[in-house]
Amino acid sequence: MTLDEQIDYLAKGTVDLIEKADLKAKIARGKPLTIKVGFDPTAPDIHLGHTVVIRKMRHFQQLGHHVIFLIGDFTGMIGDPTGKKATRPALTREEILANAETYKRQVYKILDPETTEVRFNSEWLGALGAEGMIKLAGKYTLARLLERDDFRKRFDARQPIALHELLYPLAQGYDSVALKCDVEMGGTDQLFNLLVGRDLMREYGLEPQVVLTMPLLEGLDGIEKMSKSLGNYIGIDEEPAQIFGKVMSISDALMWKYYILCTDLTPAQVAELRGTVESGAKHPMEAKKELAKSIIRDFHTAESAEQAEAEFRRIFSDRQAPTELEETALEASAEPMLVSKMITLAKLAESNKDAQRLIAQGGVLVDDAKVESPKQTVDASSGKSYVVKVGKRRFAKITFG
RNA sequence: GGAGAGUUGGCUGAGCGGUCAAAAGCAGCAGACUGUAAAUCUGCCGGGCCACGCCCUACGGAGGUUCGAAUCCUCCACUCUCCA
Repeated sequence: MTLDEQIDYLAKGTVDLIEKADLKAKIARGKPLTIKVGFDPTAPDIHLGHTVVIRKMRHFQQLGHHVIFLIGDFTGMIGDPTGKKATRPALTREEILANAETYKRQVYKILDPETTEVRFNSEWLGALGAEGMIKLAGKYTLARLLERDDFRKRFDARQPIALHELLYPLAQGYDSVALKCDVEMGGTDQLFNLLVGRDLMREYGLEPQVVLTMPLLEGLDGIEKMSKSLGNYIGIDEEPAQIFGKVMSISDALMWKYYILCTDLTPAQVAELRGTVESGAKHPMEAKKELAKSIIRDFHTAESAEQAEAEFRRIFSDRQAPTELEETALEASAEPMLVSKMITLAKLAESNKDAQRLIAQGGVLVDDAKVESPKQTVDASSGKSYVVKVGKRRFAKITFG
């Protein structure tokens, strides 16, 4: 690839690239660049949203650059102060290392293990000490920190902002100083933090890093960004069937964004596919199924992608029970058991009340027959077995014994 | 340091001393419609009990006043605002 082709490849899909000319100059020197991306040590479940940036990391690797997968164990140890959610307990050394292993196992589905370096920022932030931290804090001002939209909004809304939260961007920026990064990447929400890194590097007499941001991927709801806490995510460790179902549940409009950010198709290829769907030549559902399979292939195998599609067709198009039912064993009783009680015990409903509601609303089927009355019972003697369906996607084979 | 405002169910946010398990919106769940789409419509949305009624637990925490408190009083914790 020529220099310009490399730049185009790396710039593909980015939102911000500051400065493109700087990146070009750095690459032109012919030495491998150091690319840093930071990750939170507390959330080792990588989801599709993370893969957008990770995919870009791979692009750098493909061009021979040095990628650092930085685990923010120091910043993570401080804990997240926002909200009244239970104060996050500080992670122990063991937990952090365990999480790091989990991370590796997952990201190496995308990244090349040979050329990926995993680092922890406690290495240099821990060594900084109170004195170093104060010196670091001396290099930035409150006014500049309040430029950050996130802080600004909370400040204006009179929400609390703890002091150490202000130190977050500084600590992150110091990572770049310590590693002498050439490039730092993140989601668009990271733009401010990444730019602080640029400023701090100048303060420390280093060449400022190039900042590159990728779009945030919306979650399954199509509104909020994908995140674990919102529960609108697709984890790359999830079962193929799960991934398939989740992809199918996104709106048609959102599908195209997923195509751009979560597949290796070029923008031109995506546009072409979109054209065939909009002209009516291809059913949107088919395009979505292909997307789902493509995503599964990245994290599992081609065969499992095909199986997931077949299973999906069976359960939702043909409305049959899955081929592999979850088996639940319940204690037998001589007395007949209320259906509501049975599905509560089998954890198919959250509570007895919930179970009764589900039955009243016609959402419970026992052996393919709708349960009509809340007083309906089943024979609970030993050896009896029932296939139970609750709602659209909760199934179990319940056996008394 | 001083003065004031506030803390309600997953979130936002109403709540007159009794009729409040607590308005409304969002989220969630179920049903209808579908391509399990999305959108829309309908219902549900603390828990227990083979109950269409009864009981238990809930409105930051702990006490108190009252026949009765989310609503009044006291103390504590936390948050915000203004002044210094």
